[in-house]
Amino acid sequence: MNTIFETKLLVVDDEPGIINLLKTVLNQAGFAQVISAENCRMARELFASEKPHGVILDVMLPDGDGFSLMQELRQHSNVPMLFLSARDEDENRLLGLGLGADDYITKPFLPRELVLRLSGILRRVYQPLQTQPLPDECLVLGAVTVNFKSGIVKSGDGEKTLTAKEHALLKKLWENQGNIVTADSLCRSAWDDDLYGYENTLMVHIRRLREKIEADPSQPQYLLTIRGMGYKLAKETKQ
Amino acid sequence: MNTIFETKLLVVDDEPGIINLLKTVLNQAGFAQVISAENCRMARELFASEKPHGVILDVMLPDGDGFSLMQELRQHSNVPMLFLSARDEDENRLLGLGLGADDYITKPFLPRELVLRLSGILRRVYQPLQTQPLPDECLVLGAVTVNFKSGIVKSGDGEKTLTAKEHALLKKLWENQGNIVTADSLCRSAWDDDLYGYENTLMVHIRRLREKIEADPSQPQYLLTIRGMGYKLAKETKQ
DNA sequence: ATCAAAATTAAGGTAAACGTAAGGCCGGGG
DNA sequence: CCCCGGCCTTACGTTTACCTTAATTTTGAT
Repeated sequence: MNTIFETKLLVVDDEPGIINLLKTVLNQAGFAQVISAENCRMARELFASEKPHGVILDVMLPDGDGFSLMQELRQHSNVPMLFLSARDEDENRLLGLGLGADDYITKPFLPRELVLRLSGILRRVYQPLQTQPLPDECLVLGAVTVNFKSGIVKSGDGEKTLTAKEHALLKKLWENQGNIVTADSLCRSAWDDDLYGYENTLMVHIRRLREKIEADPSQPQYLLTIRGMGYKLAKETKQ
Repeated sequence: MNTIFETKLLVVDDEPGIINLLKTVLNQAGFAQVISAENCRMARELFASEKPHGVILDVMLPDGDGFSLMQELRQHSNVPMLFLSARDEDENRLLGLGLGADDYITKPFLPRELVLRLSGILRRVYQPLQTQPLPDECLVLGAVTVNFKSGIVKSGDGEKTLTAKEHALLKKLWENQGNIVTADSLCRSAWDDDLYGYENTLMVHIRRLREKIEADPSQPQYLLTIRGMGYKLAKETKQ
């Protein structure tokens, strides 16, 4: 996921160290704004005035406990809330989750894990299930796949990018997959003028294409030469 | 929360004891249908045919690992998935969550906690949050985040503001992230008239954009040139 | 009217992609 | 068996699409 939400998060904890750690970690991860409260009273006020998109709260607070606070906030809002606590007894976790917490993380915690868990929850809450983009249609040739939209050829040993000519030629072949395409036809789809001297130029480009899509360019499995006729992109053999 | 969804859940685990325990627990909790698979192959088949509303899977499976399976299923579906594992090493949790798991629960687990966590996730997924103002969607490129609404680019060393043209260009690229966008198409989305002299003007704006979003504008990591075709905003590489 | 910020124009530089040529291979027909 | 034509392969020279910087013009705010 490349896109995230620029969220305003309320952190409720009375340890300045934790507050600072969270601010650093969340800012680094791209969560823009972190506001903090060190007790229940401040948390209530900030929650009402700032309307944060999520809350992270400690279970033990100087003027009350996090459980009651969560219960109270939950009555007014359905935003993601998660507990951060040094107490990892079973009953506490069950109580916290039972009150509607989205997670219950025990201290000490891995900063990266907190970020992953939090962004997972935020994604679920703010990015509905339907909006997933459809994957691009790809050409699959054994162990390599070609994405024409991105121009990327993926294989076991990395990614390569197609050049303009390679892209045009392979696309033409793909559109006629399984059928023979004459050299002349290929040339007309990759070059706009009727320049001669093609014969060899085309071969060089075919060779370069083979270097990107074939395991062994000298023993082509997919981009085949049909002597005296042209080239053919073989269809995938069923399993 | 009193409401629960009548869901169809797929459990993937090779220990019959766990399967039975989960079936009992989940049925008791009101999750209507639990189907089970004991290996990756069965899981794939059942996932495709039954289209479950959620998946619980073990990390260690007889014919493969749960991580790969999750990665594969995630490409086709966005339903809730969570790991169940006897291995609670930090790296495994991070890996699992990084692959898009909604939770990572370690064995032995409290049945009630599993139910609470699962129903929390299902609630988030199938009961979207209507009443909350949505936070701004942001583009994340490594250490840099771009908020299109505010036009602000944040990085480690401060904030920069996008100009109108930069904003238009980056937005177009963002909308086609991962795909090649032709220079012509970019120009049409940033300029309304058919003015000529584009070629170079565009390049200068691309350069300025790179100065704001790239660590080293001369060695772009994200805003890439595809020679002879156009430009491409690379998708974040999933480590 | 004035000034700063943004957009555009211009011009020299560079390397990736392309084209060219030349020698080699290989199968088919004589 | 040999020869020939079609295709392969490699290296190398060239082109041109793109980069970069800086100067100039336009825009817009005050």
